[in-house]
Amino acid sequence: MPDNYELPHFGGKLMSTQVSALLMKELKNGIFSKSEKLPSEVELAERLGVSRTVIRDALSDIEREGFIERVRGIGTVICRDIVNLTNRLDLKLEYNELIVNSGYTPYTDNIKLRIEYADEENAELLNVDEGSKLIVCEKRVLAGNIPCIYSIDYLSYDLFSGIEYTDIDWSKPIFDLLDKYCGLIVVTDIAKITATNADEFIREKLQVQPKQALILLDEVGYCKLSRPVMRSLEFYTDFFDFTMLRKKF
Amino acid sequence: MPDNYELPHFGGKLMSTQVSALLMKELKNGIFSKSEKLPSEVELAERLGVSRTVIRDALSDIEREGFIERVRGIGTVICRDIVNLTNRLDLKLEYNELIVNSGYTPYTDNIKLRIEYADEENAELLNVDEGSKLIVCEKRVLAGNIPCIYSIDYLSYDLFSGIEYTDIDWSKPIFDLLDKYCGLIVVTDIAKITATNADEFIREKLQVQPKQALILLDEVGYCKLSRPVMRSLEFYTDFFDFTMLRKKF
DNA sequence: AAGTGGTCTAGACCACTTC
DNA sequence: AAGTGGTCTAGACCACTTG
Repeated sequence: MPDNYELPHFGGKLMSTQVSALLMKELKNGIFSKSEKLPSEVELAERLGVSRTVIRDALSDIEREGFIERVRGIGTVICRDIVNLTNRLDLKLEYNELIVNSGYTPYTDNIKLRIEYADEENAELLNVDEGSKLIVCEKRVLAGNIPCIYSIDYLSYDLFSGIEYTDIDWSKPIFDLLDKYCGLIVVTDIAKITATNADEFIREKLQVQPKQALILLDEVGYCKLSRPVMRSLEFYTDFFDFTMLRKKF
Repeated sequence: MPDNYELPHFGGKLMSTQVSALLMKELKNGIFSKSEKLPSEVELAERLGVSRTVIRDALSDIEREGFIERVRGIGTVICRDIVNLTNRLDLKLEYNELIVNSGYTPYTDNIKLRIEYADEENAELLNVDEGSKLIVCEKRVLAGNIPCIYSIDYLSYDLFSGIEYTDIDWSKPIFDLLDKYCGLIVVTDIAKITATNADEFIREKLQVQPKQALILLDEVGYCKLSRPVMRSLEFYTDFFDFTMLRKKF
């Protein structure tokens, strides 16, 4: 790292956030892209003109996502295999991002919109009364012209009070719609993963080969304060490589 | 929390680790098992006689695993839905634990042990030379009398130098064997998840119903310093509920 | 205004690795 | 002995929520 390395500017954001973003950038493509270790915490602190605490907070963020490993007496070691991973199922929540990352353009078609009334399972998962109104949106997602996901979203009708739900463009990612129309940001997601052969309708829509099985993600999305706001069933073909980092802490 | 609450003892372990273990215990079954929030950081620090930093470190660990959420101006909110989850695929690496958690006794049978020579894929994944000797161990794992996993482990023969590998009891979890015979502790694991119908042999061993699909975890286990030491292919029936917490940070 | 968690500083000591 | 990351202290100020 050059002696004169400095933080670009202080645009109101947290220093530790800036530092971790900077370090990640340099890890992936920049001055540390060929390194085995990062400079010491004390050195980084001096170079960037912040306290060691700021550096440590930044490194903790990066470590939590698995990109570095900190070893006492040795230093901050870069985990190349992990930095180079794409499509981390444990980090990304949104499939359009995955499609773009894979070099394709995401499309949505076969949209089916309807009202249902919450059964016991959905009522409990979404924390609404049994029998209350739900908006159900089914759709097919394609990467370029390759069908890769069939998704069924369940949302409480009450979230969209004051908006005519049929006016909404449901081809957009559900996370974006919840944000735009309800001011709700999904930050956490409990996903149950199973393997399935699905029914004929879905297999046909996804053009699944006879012997091929599908991944089913049964997800509940939560906003801040553990508030469940959506459930979605997503059937994935083998188009994606779902990778997951599991760590003992 | 009672006024006289104190840390049980200081057995040489880190204070923040003790504090987080204590808090997790109280969250699950203890005095916070019915609470919506934890006491404030300052209060916890005073009650437990440590600095706020120690408390914050402990809370960070618990937050990273999704069990609490910290909200400025409000406090430390408990995520009940997450505390109550079992079988978190993103936290547990070892299936015997999952089986025990589900209330069954794990058994292993149909063990097949052999030597193979590394193909290109395994050579790259395990960071060994192509053609080098690998120990391959296939086995079936049961929960009680229910077959639920078929696993194929690949390990470099060189790891077991000085030990006759045929003398080892391969029914034990591979993590335990690596620890006991090689002094290697697997701390990280990159897992690729796919759905499969598997071949007839495996389907028969797992007594899979005709329409049922299987989850295949293709894992590479790493020790400290990004050292790959094992690859394993694990076929799971739907015996397990694989749950995963995904978080935006 | 009071209380909460979030960030940052400055400094200390410890455990571990390397030379 | 020197350098690394790990932990802990004490104190400060900030941003946000609640009464």
